[in-house]
Amino acid sequence: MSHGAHGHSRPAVVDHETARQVAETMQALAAPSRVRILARLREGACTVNDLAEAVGMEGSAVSHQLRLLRHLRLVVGERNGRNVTYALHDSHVADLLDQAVFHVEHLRLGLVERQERAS
Amino acid sequence: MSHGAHGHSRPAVVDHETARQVAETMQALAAPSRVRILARLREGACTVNDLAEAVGMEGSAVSHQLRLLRHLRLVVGERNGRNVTYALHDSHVADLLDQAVFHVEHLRLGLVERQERAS
DNA sequence: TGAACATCTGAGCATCTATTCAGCTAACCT
DNA sequence: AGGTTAGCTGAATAGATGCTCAGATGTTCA
Repeated sequence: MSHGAHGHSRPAVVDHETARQVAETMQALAAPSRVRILARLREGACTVNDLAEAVGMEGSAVSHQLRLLRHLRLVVGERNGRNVTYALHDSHVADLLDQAVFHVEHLRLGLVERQERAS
Repeated sequence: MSHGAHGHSRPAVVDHETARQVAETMQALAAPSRVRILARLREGACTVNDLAEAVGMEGSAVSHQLRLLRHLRLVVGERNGRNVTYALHDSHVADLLDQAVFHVEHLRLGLVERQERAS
């Protein structure tokens, strides 16, 4: 059992606690609204209102999701006057989002190939 | 280019349909049971029963989740006699899982640093 | 054929989630 | 101070999710 010092080699099997944490974090990307929010923030920091308009949601809903994303340390917010400017927490989050989008595009290509072959 | 980590050009903002698909796919990693299943399969193909024992779930529950994962094209199943051997659909899925686990470990390290500084 | 095994499936359920609504706090500006 | 704007929050509600249970389907072997 690899339990003590986790360096950078992967444990043979992911233990329950790690699985729970992975699931918890990945849940952030499991709602279209949050994906749009993160994708918008990936292009640069902006305020809650701008965010709401960019992703087509009410400010309140955006605020709820931002709290979740903040709690998962995926975004950070900083107050400037009466605005709060949000940004991705770090470049890792951008990488994770890129990877997710890339994977979906890869899947989509696979589907197109299948459809073309079938027709 | 400060952001394009993988050299893939991509629309500036992710449209709603892409966001929906990303969320749909990432939902596969948003449940601890599925993360454990995928992590087990990452180590090699195995049958449903072995999978159930490895992840500590009932066969029925595993089967339900496998159907979901199959439908999202994250795993493939092949019948061998009365067993069905499941495996990750392709190496991209392994990459995605690695990335997710790595990200969580990165987050966890950040938390540890904070805790040590706070205590 | 029938028993044993492996897997799948649908229904039921308890729980969780995402949004809306109403009301709140905080900051700015006359 | 009062009014306006930006953002946050709790309650409520409709919908989604994951598990268990019971039973169906398929496969092997005596």
